[in-house]
Amino acid sequence: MGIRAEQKQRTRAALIAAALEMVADGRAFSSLSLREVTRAAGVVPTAFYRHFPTMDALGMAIVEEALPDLRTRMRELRQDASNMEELLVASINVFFEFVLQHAQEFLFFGREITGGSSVLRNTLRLHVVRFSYDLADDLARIGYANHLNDQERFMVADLLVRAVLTTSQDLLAVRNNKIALDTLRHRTAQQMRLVVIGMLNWSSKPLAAAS
Amino acid sequence: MGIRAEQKQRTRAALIAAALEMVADGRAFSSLSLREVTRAAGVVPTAFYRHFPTMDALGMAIVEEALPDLRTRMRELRQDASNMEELLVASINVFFEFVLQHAQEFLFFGREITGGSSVLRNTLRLHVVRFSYDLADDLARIGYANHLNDQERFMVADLLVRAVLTTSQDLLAVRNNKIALDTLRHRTAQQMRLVVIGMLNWSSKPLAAAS
DNA sequence: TGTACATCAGTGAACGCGCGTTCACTGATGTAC
DNA sequence: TGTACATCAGTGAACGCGCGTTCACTGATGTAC
Repeated sequence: MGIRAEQKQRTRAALIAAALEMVADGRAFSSLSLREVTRAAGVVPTAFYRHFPTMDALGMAIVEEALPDLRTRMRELRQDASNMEELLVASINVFFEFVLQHAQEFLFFGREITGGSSVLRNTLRLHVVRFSYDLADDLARIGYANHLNDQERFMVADLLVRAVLTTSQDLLAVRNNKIALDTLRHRTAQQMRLVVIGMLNWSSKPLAAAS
Repeated sequence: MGIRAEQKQRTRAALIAAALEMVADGRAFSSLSLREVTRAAGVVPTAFYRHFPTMDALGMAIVEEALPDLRTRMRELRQDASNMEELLVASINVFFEFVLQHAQEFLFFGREITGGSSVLRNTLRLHVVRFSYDLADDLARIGYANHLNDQERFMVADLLVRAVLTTSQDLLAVRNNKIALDTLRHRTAQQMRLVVIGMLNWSSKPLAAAS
């Protein structure tokens, strides 16, 4: 890459970093102004247009740079897992580690999945559904969910993914408090285990029969 | 209430309705301007200050007018339930009905629980924790969770509350599509049932032993 | 290697606009007698 | 019931400010020969 292209990449990264910092600081992404972002990145407002046509496009860039990476990692770790306990513990560890290493990005995702821009919102929702489909596939592959049909496996995966994703926001809220962080990690592990126990004992009959 | 007080209430309600409508329309609450809201409510910008000191105060008013009501309803319906299946089905029905009847408010809550205003965010989170504590209490009272300790019952309640609350956002996204709505209702019921099966079969031992 | 021209990331002035907030005000409603 | 004064929800002008976007520009980097 030439000198000019390298410098352009640096400015682009500075714009993204500036926006992420403000969002991590508690600001809504949709309330950030193009001028604020360029000011924090150290360039004039008009330089923004050399990189992104709109603020939404900048937001999309953040999504596309982090989530496909997480998806790959989760899939890979599950390739190696051969039993449920192992899969569960490894998943939580890898996910929590990734979230803590990409704290700003996840604060951004957590906000924007319900946020003001419909483009961002829909893209993020699509990524979440992908995680659920991946997990449903792996549940089928590992073979502890053979008594469930496809719809039921997706239902389980959807519950696990949503529970863990919403936890990521609490995780970030307490990330500087070791004790609170361990409490949360423990509770999340219990919840995953609870869902898996539910899955292993799953029957589509009403509960009255089961209890 | 005198004529003047009645008129004041009407204007206040118009301000709240205007803000809710914009948020339901996809806008981030923190990007709404005071002038927009007053314009939509049919009063001059300065009239706003007769009702709320800031936009955040208006947001808090929305929270305090809807959530305590839902909390009461959920507690009451659980007073009558005597078994798990009944409790579970009634809870989902009452909750879904409440969400559909307060669609704008729930779109607002879903956004702002991760939104830009820390006051609103923290208030909403506190309300959610209250729901979880209520449910943990009722799980203990109904008596199907006697083999769990207090922490474990809260863990179960927290999972149920979060799963249902995140579902409310999908519910609102598909609320005009009868088929999608029924699919979602069915899946949510399955997920609640799965968690309850997990609870009935709960053991704090690692999964390897159980499977 | 050196020269002459092309590219293009970032600049800086300028624009019209909507913003939150202040202030003194109006006139219908409320209240004291 | 009637009158005289007090209250206060809503008005409208005014302010200084930051916004997104346009435009013509500069000058370092890239490229063709």
